[in-house]
Amino acid sequence: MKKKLSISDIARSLNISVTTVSFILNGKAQEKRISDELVKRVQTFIDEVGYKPDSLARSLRTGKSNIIGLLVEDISNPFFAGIARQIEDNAYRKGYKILYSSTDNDLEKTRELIQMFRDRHVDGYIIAAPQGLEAELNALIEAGRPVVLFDRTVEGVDTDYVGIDNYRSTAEAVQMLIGQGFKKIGMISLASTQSQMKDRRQGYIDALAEHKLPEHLLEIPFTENGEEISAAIDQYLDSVNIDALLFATNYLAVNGLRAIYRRNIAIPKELAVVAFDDNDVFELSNPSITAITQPVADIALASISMLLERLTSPRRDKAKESQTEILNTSLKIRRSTGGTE
Amino acid sequence: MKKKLSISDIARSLNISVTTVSFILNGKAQEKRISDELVKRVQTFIDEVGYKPDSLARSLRTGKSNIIGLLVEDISNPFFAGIARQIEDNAYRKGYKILYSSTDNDLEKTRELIQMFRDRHVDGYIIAAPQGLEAELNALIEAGRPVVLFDRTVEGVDTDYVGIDNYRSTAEAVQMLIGQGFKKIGMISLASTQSQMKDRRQGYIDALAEHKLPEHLLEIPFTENGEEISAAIDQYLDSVNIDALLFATNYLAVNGLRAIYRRNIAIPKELAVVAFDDNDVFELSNPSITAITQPVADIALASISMLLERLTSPRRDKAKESQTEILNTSLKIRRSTGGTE
DNA sequence: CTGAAAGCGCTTACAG
DNA sequence: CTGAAAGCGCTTACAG
Repeated sequence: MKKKLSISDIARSLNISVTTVSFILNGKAQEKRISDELVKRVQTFIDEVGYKPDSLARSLRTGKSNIIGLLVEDISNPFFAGIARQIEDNAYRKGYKILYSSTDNDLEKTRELIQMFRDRHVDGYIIAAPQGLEAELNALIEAGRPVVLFDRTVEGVDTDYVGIDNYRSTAEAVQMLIGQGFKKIGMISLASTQSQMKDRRQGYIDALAEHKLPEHLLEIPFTENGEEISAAIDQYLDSVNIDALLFATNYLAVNGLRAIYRRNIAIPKELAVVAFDDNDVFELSNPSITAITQPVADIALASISMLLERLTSPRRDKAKESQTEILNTSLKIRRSTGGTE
Repeated sequence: MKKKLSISDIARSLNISVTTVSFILNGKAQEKRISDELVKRVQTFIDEVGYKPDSLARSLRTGKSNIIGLLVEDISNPFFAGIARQIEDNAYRKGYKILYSSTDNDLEKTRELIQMFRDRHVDGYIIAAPQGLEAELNALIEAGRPVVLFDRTVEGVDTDYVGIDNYRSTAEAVQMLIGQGFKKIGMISLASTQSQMKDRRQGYIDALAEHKLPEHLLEIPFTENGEEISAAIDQYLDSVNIDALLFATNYLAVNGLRAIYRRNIAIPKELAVVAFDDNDVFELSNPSITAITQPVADIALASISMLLERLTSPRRDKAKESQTEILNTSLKIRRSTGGTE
């Protein structure tokens, strides 16, 4: 393994200054009126010896890293894994790399992660934020590091956001259930004040209220693991009398289905079921499970596009107003609510 | 946002040299016999003003980045997402960050990724390698960047490896099917010469041969998307007469189940089914699907442990022999093969 | 015990 | 059109 070449090695070999090499490397040859002939000579030589500028040194000097920090709730959750995959594809295509981590919705952990990311001069952020992150997010933005939030907004933070209409999509699912004749509709949500959870709960509550139907809401703490969630839902099923059940996230639904199957409850005869976020499990379950489907690819694409726009636009545009993009969900009606698919 | 402090700001404020500050920062106070009193004074001040050394500058100087490169086939595949999650947890706990990417088993893409990672001075690598990556992997190792392979070995590359016994786990599944009375056993695998695929196919082939049973093997190119996979399997089901079917990966199984359900084939009455890699889909399907289960957490833990060991051990140990860790799978027998769970 | 200085590999204002 | 030099923020051999 030969030693890594540096820009001064190149300059020395070619008997020119590092300045000239650097200008050529950074596409400033025109601007600096370096002769076409010299440019060609340098480029040929660089290709020949396989020289690559050290991006770390460049970052130290310029303050830019071409790295994007991605903070999701949990990379092993199919919703977030799907988003991550699409963001990654787009970012790499534009020459950006992704440093990622799972927050577990843990505020302290997230703070540390942001500190570490800042420390690595991460250029910009795409974040599904836990509650209470206002100060850190605003500090990031003030420091000139653009932040795109997705999945949930954070009060007091004025920045780009990509999400869905949680209130309406949930309300529509409840209305669909009511339309099918279900009257005792329960909901399993997270005990969380995050915007997306609040909106999903409120959509459920208001849709019921409109028809003067009773609420049966269970809120489960985020930290509980799968088995604990199943147990909590099992207990809930003991205590309520319902004929339909709406889950506020995909993993609540997965663990809820475990509890339902264990109790040998017939879907949809004894209990109709609706999940939030579609995935293979719901499609291939028997009966298949109705799901409120988020447009994962579009969410990812909108998030990375907004971020790259901020990152690549000239300085003076940085202060432009923050954008919000609300994408459409679709309600996939399947057998679990009397559908035929 | 106040300007970021540097080590010389600290030194100046305290009227000492940057050397002393640096030694204290790096835990060399003892070794350099700096007075306890001074150490305390410096630490107190640093905490007070919230100074954090710039890790980029440190990396440039030391050649270490505390970043691990993780290359998986596809982060949205639950098997790899699960591994990624566990590796991440362990790495962050030890002060390492993760730069990740999905290779899509694409050799050219993977080469570029490795080049980009090297360029960022990534300290070490955990890789599920595509075919043909020998040269790049060996170059990495020669350059002193440890590499841990997982899921599949690469011929001609002598380095740490974590995996399972693909041959035996597949053979056992086939034997189980034979034991249950199935005699016309098919297999859907990838058209791939990767070690794990070859071993799974061979396990299937040899187990059948032992009982003088015929093969019904379909090999599907990696690049095909879900719909194409389902279609290929649908066609396969048209052309063979089988009573049991083994899938070589989780997404082959998921797409195969789609085809099977569409054809309204009764599981296990008309067709028994076994998947590779367990996940929620197989557990919650009705009937539930028998799966060869990989120990995801253990694979992740072994991989990151081996890498950290190389990364943190003193120089002279670097040349120590490469390790191989083969972990146990378990065959989860469910209703799709006549089980009762 | 502590400090002045070189150097990691770049970029860029300044000067010619 | 091109170059010498400062500086990004660290670490560490060398000297005292």
